[in-house]
Amino acid sequence: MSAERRLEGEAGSAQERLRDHLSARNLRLTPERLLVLEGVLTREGHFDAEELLEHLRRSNKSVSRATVYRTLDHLAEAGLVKKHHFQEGHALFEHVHGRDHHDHMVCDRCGRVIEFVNDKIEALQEEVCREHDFRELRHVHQIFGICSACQAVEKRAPNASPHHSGHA
Amino acid sequence: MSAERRLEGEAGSAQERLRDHLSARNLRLTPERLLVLEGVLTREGHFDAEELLEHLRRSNKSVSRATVYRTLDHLAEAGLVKKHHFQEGHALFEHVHGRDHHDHMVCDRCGRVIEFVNDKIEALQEEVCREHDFRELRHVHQIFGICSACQAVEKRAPNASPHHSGHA
DNA sequence: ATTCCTCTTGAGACTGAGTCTCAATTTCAG
DNA sequence: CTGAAATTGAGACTCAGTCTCAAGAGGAAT
Repeated sequence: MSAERRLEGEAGSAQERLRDHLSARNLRLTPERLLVLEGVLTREGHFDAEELLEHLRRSNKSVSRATVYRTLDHLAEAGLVKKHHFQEGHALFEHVHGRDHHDHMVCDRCGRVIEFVNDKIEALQEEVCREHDFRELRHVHQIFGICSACQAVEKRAPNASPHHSGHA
Repeated sequence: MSAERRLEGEAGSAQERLRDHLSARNLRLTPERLLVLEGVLTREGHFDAEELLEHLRRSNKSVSRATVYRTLDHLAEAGLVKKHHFQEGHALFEHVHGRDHHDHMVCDRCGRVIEFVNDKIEALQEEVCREHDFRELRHVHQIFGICSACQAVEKRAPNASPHHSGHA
């Protein structure tokens, strides 16, 4: 129940934020855009646009592919979601409204995404920017490799990677 | 002349390294793969696959698109090049053979790429991986923002950014 | 309510990077 | 020289994402 209420609260202020963002650009908060926002807020973790589209269709809240993509871009501009390019040819989104900043480790085998925060790294990063008189607007810090679960699998079956399709 | 010799030297050992990588997998160091390697080593900075393909065609060292892509992947696996996904739908490569590891700051205004290294960040990163029992294979650390030159320009002409096409 | 202007939508055509297929060719080992 | 295995290139294909454009709202002014 408290999770529900929290979600409602988030949805409320996320909606406000989206409305503000749109109206500042003479754009409208339409029913379709609200459906997309709602869909986004109920996703957990990282999801892609097609997955969201499919989810909306299954929930009888169908919105066209074009609208989903367009709205996701608005949401990203409004700072409600982040768009990641972990693998090539496949953007992943996560909603970040009301969430703290974090970076990512991504497993090359299974695609699992692990979030991490390290204040010292953040601080050093700022230092690097100061040294170069560079004004940071955002950063991407991703570590790619093999997660512990996949390492375990490899140990069990040493002639590994049935799906080692040789990319990234 | 010394630059030339250096390049030859690099090319030599890069070739060795590629041969080793390939032969360890029962693959062959073919003339086509050598052409791609040569093309890669003579590129400066960051380039994409199509650019390399075009360059090879113009130099009468034509190699098929498929071979270029396939070979770039081999080179990446052999640790001779790095594949970046700065923007979506567009991989960029840089050759890293004989170069030290570095990360990037990218100016949103002028596209300038500044390389940086920070050992403390690297160490902390390793620590994060250890904490999560994650085996790092590579990482991406990019800081996006405004370089000092562009900050100066902005100060002079405050109603800035003619090409602010609003994506990542 | 009506009008008008602008924004929005959806269907589907389109794009472009990258991959796959497969027959023909090359390479290497014996 | 021969056969097995790897390699190549042409072009078909895939797939995420974008674009187009006609039809459908929203809402401000009348």
